[in-house]
Amino acid sequence: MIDWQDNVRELTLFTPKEFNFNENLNYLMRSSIECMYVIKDERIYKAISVGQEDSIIEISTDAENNLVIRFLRDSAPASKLTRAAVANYVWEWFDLERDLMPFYGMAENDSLLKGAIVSFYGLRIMGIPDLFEALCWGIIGQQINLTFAYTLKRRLVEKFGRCVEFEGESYWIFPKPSDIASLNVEDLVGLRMTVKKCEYLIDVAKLMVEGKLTKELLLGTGNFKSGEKILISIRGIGPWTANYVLMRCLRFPNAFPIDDVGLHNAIKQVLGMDTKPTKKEILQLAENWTGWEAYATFYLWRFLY
DNA sequence: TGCCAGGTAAACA
DNA sequence: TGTTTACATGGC
Repeated sequence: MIDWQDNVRELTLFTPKEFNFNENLNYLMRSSIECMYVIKDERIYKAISVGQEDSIIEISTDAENNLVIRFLRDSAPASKLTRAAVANYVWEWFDLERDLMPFYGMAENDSLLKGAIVSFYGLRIMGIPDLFEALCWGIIGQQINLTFAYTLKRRLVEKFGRCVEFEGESYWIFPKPSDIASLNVEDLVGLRMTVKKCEYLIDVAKLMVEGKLTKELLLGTGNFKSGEKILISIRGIGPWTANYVLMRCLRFPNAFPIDDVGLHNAIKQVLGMDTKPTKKEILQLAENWTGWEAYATFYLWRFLY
């Protein structure tokens, strides 16, 4: 349950003890060409669209380590509905609902993770609360390096998303499924991703426009396996993308993108191996992660950037 | 320069 | 069920 205080122009999200804003900022700052938010002086700036209302928010921390959200730009205060939606968005984005104590309890006895939880204490899985954005990011990121993935995302957003200007800075709102569903492959190939990926993005957008793919459907009864099955049945979404989305958007802590090459490289680095681990070796190493595979993966990724 | 990149579908054994 | 290959482009 979201724990927050609404002061109209300013919202406070009360954070758990196992939360370190700077660790999360470090993750958010890993790319200099990220287009979905701006970070300046240890504060996050981002445009969020709720219904017809676009808000530009600033996220910082107070003396008690809580998150403070301020609404910039607007002359009139944001509506009550928007304030609640923004509070929910940020709550989800930082995964503040999660109790990390069991994860830390498990990880301190795990050879791979015990260093990670000391180095990155208070880090949470920074999410992608918007399902369409999460799916696009997953599909775009398949089989290309991360820097190029950020370039492709930026091209997609700048061509089909919406821009909100404020004090000389551009804030981008990710395209909605309806912005992409009516496109043809020819409209997307100019971004320089594979024809297949263009098809996948359009197909996913269509599914969402038709209401056949929603967060509610994937959350189901909280059953991870059913969500995974639904996602994998969609062309262009394999085990990696499905688990990636279940991890970053649906917030299943047991989602496990085991095919992730970044995870492989992180394990190789932490253990000082000469070659990347095999799937079998990873499964052995992950034996005790049950229920926390997503957090284990996310913490290990941090060694790479 | 050549290998690799936060994989997947489709073809084939 | 398991293995191989094309995909497209760019980063380093």
